[in-house]
Amino acid sequence: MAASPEQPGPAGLLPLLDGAPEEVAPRLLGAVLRHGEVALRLTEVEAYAGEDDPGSHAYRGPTPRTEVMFGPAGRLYTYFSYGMHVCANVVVGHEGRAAAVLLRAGEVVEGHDVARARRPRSSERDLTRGPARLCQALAITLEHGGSDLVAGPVTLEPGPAPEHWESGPRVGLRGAPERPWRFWLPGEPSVSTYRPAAARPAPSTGPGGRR
DNA sequence: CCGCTGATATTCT
DNA sequence: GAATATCAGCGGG
Repeated sequence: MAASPEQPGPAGLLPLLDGAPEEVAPRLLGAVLRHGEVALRLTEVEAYAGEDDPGSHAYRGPTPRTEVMFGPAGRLYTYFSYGMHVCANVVVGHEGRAAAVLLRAGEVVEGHDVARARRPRSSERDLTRGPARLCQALAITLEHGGSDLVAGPVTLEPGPAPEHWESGPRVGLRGAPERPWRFWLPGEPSVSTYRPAAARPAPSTGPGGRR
């Protein structure tokens, strides 16, 4: 067979994760995250770096919690938020330098009824909108932290490179300089983007502009 | 649709 | 002890 630059399925993931987090993040839009019967197409992500990023968990160097962020690319970094919620990131870049992409929202493309059963009181709109809701719908827990996204059980398969995407400030951060490191696919009917907590002075827009 | 508020455990100072 | 990469539930338009 002819040598193909990109392998299909989860095996083609690693080349995509090589680079700065804000470069890798938009590439992941449209990729399919799968766990068991449920699969979703990523529609919103957020980039986080390490030492030079005050908004990152890894800003002050490695800790027991953030150790995975300093490891090799392609692993899942999960953390417990606000005493209640689990959120998931894909570790990117190179070992020794912390970087990750937070998975903020997606569109369910498989196992819709299973996802619904896990979030019975949720509206269709809120089924997988938001990082903690996304993890709940896919049954991703803290135990999946450090697991390999190529080997599974949670996998990420690259999709076609998105033609259009938008960017803006990250959500929920305080005390960090605003960087337009949130990326999303515009025009998703069932999965709209999270709004910033406060009005932005200058919401940096991607090609096409915000709203 | 919008805005507000309480809940709750881990993490680091 | 303070802060937190959040969400559900409530009220009003």
